[in-house]
Amino acid sequence: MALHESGQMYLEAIYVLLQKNDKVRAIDIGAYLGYSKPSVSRALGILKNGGFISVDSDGFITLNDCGMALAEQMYDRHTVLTRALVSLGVSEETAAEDACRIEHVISDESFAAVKKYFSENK
Amino acid sequence: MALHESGQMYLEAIYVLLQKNDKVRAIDIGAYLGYSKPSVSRALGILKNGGFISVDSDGFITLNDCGMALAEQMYDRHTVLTRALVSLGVSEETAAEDACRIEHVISDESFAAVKKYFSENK
DNA sequence: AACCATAGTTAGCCACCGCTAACTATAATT
DNA sequence: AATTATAGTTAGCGGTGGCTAACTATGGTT
Repeated sequence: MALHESGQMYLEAIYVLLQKNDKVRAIDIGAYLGYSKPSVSRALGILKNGGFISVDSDGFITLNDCGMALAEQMYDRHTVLTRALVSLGVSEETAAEDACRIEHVISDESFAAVKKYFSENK
Repeated sequence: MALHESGQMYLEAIYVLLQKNDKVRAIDIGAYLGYSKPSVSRALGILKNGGFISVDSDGFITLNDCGMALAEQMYDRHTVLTRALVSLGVSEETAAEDACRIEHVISDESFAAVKKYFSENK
């Protein structure tokens, strides 16, 4: 089951929020991403349906194995791409914004090459 | 008038085709991009409406100033990003595919930084 | 008990952007 | 002249993915 760009975005948001808050609900994701409640509700339904996340009776969200794997991948791409751009002289803010968009469209092959290069030449 | 990703794609396609064929029609663009005739027809209508292109009575397409500027920008991004990825060890084919997607989402600031870096360190 | 704030869902709208089916218009061929 | 091929348009579908409005459910306050 393949996820689209927005699904990856939501997974990454959940991952990031789980690192600070240990409890994450739909409302937190909406606040973090700047999306409305219905948008989040639908997106989480898709993620739940696809087995990427679990939601308990209190609405608390956890990442399942495949969801965690994807979220980690997105987060890794985000941080690596941000650092790469910053090292080229791009401002932190712009770098993070661009990384956020590029992380969803770059291939594994290209990302691996970028990661390798910028970890060797930091 | 801002263009979305697909509009930029069409402009770039027109630009590329005009470099080899000197006459370009909707059908050529569809063949080049792998899109159906109606998809191309609608997209060209939007571009014409926005003043990016002109279409003469025989269906031949030309780029207006603002369309040309955008197309050149996209083409520049495409070639620079492709070369940058190739120089990091990515295969030509993958590099071109990724450049095609990244060129639409990268900021001016980040692209300028990438261009500068990879023209100095080629 | 009544009220209100918070969280989530449902229904439905809209824009983007592919698509097929079916039409029109023009040019080439028989 | 009739047919066929080519080019383009119109109408309408489907999926992604935002949105508002309006509902339900739950929990804390008065």
